[in-house]
Amino acid sequence: MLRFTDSLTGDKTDFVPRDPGKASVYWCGPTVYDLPHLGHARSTLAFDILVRYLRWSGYEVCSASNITDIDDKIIARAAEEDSTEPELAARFERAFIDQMDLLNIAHPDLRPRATEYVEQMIAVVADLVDREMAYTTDSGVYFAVDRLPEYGALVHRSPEELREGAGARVDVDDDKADPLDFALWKAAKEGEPSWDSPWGPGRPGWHIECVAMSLDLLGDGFDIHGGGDDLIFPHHENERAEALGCERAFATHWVHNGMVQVGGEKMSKSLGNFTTLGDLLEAWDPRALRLLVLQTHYRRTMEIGSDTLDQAAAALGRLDTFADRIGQADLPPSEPDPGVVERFRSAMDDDLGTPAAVAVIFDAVRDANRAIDIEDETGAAALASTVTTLASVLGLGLGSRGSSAPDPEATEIDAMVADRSAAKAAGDYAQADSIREALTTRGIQLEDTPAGTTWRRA
RNA sequence: GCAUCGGUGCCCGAGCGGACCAAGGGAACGGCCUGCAAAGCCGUAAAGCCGCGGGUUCAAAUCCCGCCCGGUGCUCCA
Repeated sequence: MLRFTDSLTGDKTDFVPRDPGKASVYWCGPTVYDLPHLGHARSTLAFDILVRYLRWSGYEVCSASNITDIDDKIIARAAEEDSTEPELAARFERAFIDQMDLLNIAHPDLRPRATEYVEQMIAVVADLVDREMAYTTDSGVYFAVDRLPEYGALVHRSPEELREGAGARVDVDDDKADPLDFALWKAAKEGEPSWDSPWGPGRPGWHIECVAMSLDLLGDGFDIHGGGDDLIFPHHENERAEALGCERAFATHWVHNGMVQVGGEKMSKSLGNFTTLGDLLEAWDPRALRLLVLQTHYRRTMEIGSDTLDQAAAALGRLDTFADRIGQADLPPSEPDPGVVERFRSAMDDDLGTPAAVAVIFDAVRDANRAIDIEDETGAAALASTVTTLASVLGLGLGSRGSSAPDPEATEIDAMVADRSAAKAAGDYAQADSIREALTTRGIQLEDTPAGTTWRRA
């Protein structure tokens, strides 16, 4: 039985989908006003893994994740760069998708943009106004928090407690009846993009888009809503308020991933400052980041730094070496080992226990290597099949650098390897070692096997 | 201040009342294999009284109380 820690209740609860056998998942995507950062990667990886696992478990999944392409930051940034909002948003959306692709993150089934959903947002706002859950002022339309006694359930705070902190970071808008109230619709200011509405020209407030899109695309009472845990308040709390204010069933499971820490100057200095995801992906195999994320539970705050990435890369190297080894071992086709698969499944079923699931894979790797060593082909084949299957469930493709492109220096290296083999056969180890040394300094690692010598880039 | 998540070996990091499992990964050391390596396998580490102090229990890293430390949130940040 699959279960998740639900941010609303704070408990692990069984996943009970609205429609048996199906799963509807929505998670908050980026506001595209800048390059993707490590936090985007972690969060998106977390939900990629969730969706992959749901599918593998047999659920028919519909996933949706938004692109917020209009908001204050986009407007400000476009003005700074003397660009336009659509151009800026399109550029950073492209960067986001490209880098997620590098991370082998599957595209969500639906990727709605906020600007394409203004009409639906206006409908939600109008509904809230009709129900007197919202009121209008000169500066826009606001949600009336005091009309919803449940407000604060997701952050686990009462409205009174929340009021104490309200306004701590931003000036309280005088138009608001209550400091907790938040904008559903913002009246247009000079020079800002705007849309017509029953309340005059303006643009949507922040939280309204996700409500309009998730309910529209996935339907009332959809299954899972997620995002980074920094979104719990105010974003998700307010989304929930809007949906409940319309008396529409919202998400039944709330799943939030923990934040990424980049341990201050230590890493950025020694590594020439990677603060963006792009910098990281230039220096490390994207799969190393995925593995690192997998080795930490999704709810926990994690540190991403050059040392932990190096460790993950080394672990990944072990998996790749293994994949290459089984590729050369010419094993008979085989089904995965049911016992190992079951251990993997129970790890994942328990709130997506990817660290334990990865441990199951590494255990299988060791067992498979041992089986190969003792020439137990049947056992090795089953375990090898298990490893590649389970790794792919987690979105990890294994095998020599994952690259299919032929090495440009292959011919030359092959020739040197052949020379060395000849020298070895002749007993001229000094010559053989000198060739090997030459290759090593070029980053080529040789491996002598009973079947001959192979090489790979270290 | 309030809310919330956490403090486990050299490093990362599982664990959610009870099994000689404190997982798995990285690093280190020893052994096997190898002409020597690499890869792989086997093993080891006075390496932690699982942040500190109490408590509950036949039994606690795991539950409760207090304290210390860190992350995040407290209006637009995944």
